[in-house]
Amino acid sequence: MTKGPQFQPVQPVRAYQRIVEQVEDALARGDLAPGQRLPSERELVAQFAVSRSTVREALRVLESNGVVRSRPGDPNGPEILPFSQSALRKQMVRLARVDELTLAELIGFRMIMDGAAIQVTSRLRTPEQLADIEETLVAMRAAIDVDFAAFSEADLAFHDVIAQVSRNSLIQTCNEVVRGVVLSLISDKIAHASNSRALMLESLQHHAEVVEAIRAGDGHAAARIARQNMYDYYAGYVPEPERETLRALIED
Amino acid sequence: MTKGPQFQPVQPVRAYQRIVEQVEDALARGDLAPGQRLPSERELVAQFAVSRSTVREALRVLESNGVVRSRPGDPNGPEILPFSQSALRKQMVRLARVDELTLAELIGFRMIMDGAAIQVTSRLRTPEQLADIEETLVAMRAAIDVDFAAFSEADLAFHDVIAQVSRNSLIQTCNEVVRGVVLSLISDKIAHASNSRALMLESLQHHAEVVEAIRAGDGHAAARIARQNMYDYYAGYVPEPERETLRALIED
DNA sequence: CAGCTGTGACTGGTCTGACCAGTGGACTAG
DNA sequence: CTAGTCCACTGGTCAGACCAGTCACAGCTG
Repeated sequence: MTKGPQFQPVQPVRAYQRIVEQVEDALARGDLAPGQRLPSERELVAQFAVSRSTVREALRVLESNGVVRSRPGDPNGPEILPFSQSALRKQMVRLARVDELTLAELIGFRMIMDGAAIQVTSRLRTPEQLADIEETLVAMRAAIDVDFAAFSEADLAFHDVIAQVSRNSLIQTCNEVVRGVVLSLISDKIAHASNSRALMLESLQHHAEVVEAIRAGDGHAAARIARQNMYDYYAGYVPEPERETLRALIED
Repeated sequence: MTKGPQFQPVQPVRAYQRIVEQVEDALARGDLAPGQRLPSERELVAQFAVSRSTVREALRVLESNGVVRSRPGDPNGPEILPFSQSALRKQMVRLARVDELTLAELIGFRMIMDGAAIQVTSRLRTPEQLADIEETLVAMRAAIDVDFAAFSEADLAFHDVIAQVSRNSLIQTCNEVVRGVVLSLISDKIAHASNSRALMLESLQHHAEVVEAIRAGDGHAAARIARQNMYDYYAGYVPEPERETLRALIED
């Protein structure tokens, strides 16, 4: 077996791709910053020396990736967007929807993420942040008397604050995405359950316990309680064989 | 203040967007599966009753999202791709490149994911799976004598087996993606470090410790060791102020 | 002078129709 | 039955056109 040069398979590079690359590179280099504007499509046609179709295909890709936004009639041209994690979120939702994730996997993931976020929070939180967290708890209590949607929103706020204090936006994004997917799978069952109010009260109690552990600064305990609570809350919807993997996440 | 109906701001829906939605919905419903083909562009023009430009813009978006792939001349039409985390990774790399994600966030995420996967693994692993894990450890040891790329690949295999045993493909995917991003950020520094071999040996030692804890079945200890090791391995690349959040992840 | 209004030069969204270089299956010659 | 040729059709790109919407500004009104 002769060892020749390592040739790579080469696929044709489309013109619109090179436009996308140029824009992304300019953005990475800092030549382009959020808030700035791209030239109009017709101007880009001249600069890139391609047809408008090609420019537009490139813009559609950039737009789909959350890099720019085009608005019809805007004389300033397409806008460079601030980097958000919306695109990342989109991919994760797609992953969750298409790649047939089981409920157990999603809930296990949440147990991990939320537990870790709470652990970090209980160690790094300032008194002000603790107050913020307790405030969301109050909001949750109040929302019980409205409806499940309101309660769910307050619950989201709670976990958002936690994730924010943990200073890790990746945790925040993942948590948010997975939470959304989980809810879309079972929120109906909860909202229409006859004991919906009881479930909300139970959840509230669980959150209060977590906050108590956070206040005490015991990260290990806070994480354990959070995972245990989430298990108690969701395990009923998970088929028995798969619960094992969730139980393995609960500290002894 | 009168309480009228809650009107939402409405923005125009572009034709190409509705095509994207239709395809993605069909995919989510299962009407379209990976490996299947989309009709040709000209056929889609007829089905959607729009122009080819519009169809093509939709295809570019789908292609950019990793949903389909078009090849010129292919009489079978665009191919529906199996989901891969490549699109997810692309988004993460983009976020990381513009410092929307700090290295600390990425490494913290890895510490969480990997720790959890190892915890589950140490509790659920069968003897055969333990053997598999130990086998990857042997491969890592052997790869040290090749080069850093080989070692990195063997390391990937190790964490892959772990994630697989943990029976959570979400962990697996996230781990893989984040690992890739982290490596793309600092692998150069490691590969070209004068003590590259020493770093690999240290990493190997760390992995061996983890495997030992897995063999003992002590999930808590295994997770703690894994996080500690990852901290030791990467913390040097993280600015001091941000290390605090990583330390908060290490059990006391 | 301030404020409103109408206008027109733009914008992006879509369409039509055309050409080209490739691909791959069918068809033919051996 | 195989090997080679060929052509219908693919996606990639281009040029030019029309439309509805937006925004800046000139000009009118008070």
